[in-house]
Amino acid sequence: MTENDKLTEEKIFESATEVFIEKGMDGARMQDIADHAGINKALLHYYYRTKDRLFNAVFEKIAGQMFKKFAPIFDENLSLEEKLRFFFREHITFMQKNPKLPLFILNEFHRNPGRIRKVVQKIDINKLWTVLEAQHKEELKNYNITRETIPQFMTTVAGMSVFPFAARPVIASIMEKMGYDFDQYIEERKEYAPDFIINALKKQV
Amino acid sequence: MTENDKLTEEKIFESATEVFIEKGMDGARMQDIADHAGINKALLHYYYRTKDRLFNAVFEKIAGQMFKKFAPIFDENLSLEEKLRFFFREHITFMQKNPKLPLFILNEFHRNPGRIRKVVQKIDINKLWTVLEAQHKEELKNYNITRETIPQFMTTVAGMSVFPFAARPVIASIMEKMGYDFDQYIEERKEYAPDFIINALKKQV
DNA sequence: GTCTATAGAAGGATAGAC
DNA sequence: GTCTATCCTTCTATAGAC
Repeated sequence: MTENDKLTEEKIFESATEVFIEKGMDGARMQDIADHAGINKALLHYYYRTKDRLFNAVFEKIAGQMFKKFAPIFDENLSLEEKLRFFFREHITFMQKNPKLPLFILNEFHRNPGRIRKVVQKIDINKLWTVLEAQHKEELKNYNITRETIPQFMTTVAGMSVFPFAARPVIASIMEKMGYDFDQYIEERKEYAPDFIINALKKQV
Repeated sequence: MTENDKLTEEKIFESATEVFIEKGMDGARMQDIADHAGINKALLHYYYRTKDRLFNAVFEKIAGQMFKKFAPIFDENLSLEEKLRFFFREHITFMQKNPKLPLFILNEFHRNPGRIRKVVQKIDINKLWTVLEAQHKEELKNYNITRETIPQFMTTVAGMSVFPFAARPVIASIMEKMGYDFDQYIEERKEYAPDFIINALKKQV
């Protein structure tokens, strides 16, 4: 019974996740989710009361997953270069398995900016710069990274990883026309991105 | 009369543009658009028959504007470095005036991949590499750009320009918490991005 | 060309039986 | 806990008067 409940609830949650990611909050239909889960519409309301609550449950989990991928960077005992390589490998691999998450998250953040606080609050952002400064004091001398350009640097890193997936439909379409393969392009990006960034940051001697 | 018609039609079109960009196709309501234009709902249908047609009209114009910004690059008689600087200055300035376009476009492309063909077809993509190769044959010898890495290079350029706007809600929220100003960050990016890329591409001698 | 009124369909939510 | 049936609101779209 309780075993069965869990199964139904999870089935609903998983179906909702898929449908919401594909169609977004506004485009998703409760009927779609019910069909997808192989159950009745009324059951959705039994477990989650409203569409809004169901969506929130889904969104918080997903957004959490996405941002967690940024965290280990600060705990690993690696050099700056190794951290960059580690990040792109892990983050891009995660998105290969969940290619539609980036656009979904960016989109729903835009639709409902209130959601951002919840997620951002959980991350100790100030730790970011502190750790960078403390753990890599010596290394930073060789790179063009300063307190002033941290936002530029961080968004460049994030963008090089996320943008190809957020813009996948366009990029894949253009590449197809030019004879490139999107999946291979993504695979290569795990190396290209950190190489590119490290090159850009190195101070010319 | 004909003068007035034009005005009404344009007013509808502009209102629709604003509402669609803000809420997306699924989230937008014909009533919102009518209210925004200060007219009656029925008039929308008189001019555009259906919500779908109205949306398509809006989308095609907007997507066109966005991609046009990439075109002049190939006609200008500039060095590769100058083209990069030119692109980031123009493209980012355009998005400063239309900060919500990028996410809107990426999103609707994802929802309706069929739209992509229409836009992509208009661009002579093969010309891209041909021009690059022809106009900058000598310069390319000094850069890490090959036929194989063109996709990596192009998407990196596009991403450095577009991503900050697509992810604006998150980025702005994080920056606020850290004491940075988003608008200033964007302004600085017009210089930072081309500097960064040129540095990354230069072959170490 | 512009309005009011309304048809008609769709979707979220609930009542009630099992 | 799960289903069927149904309510009620919302939204697109049209009919018809001015």
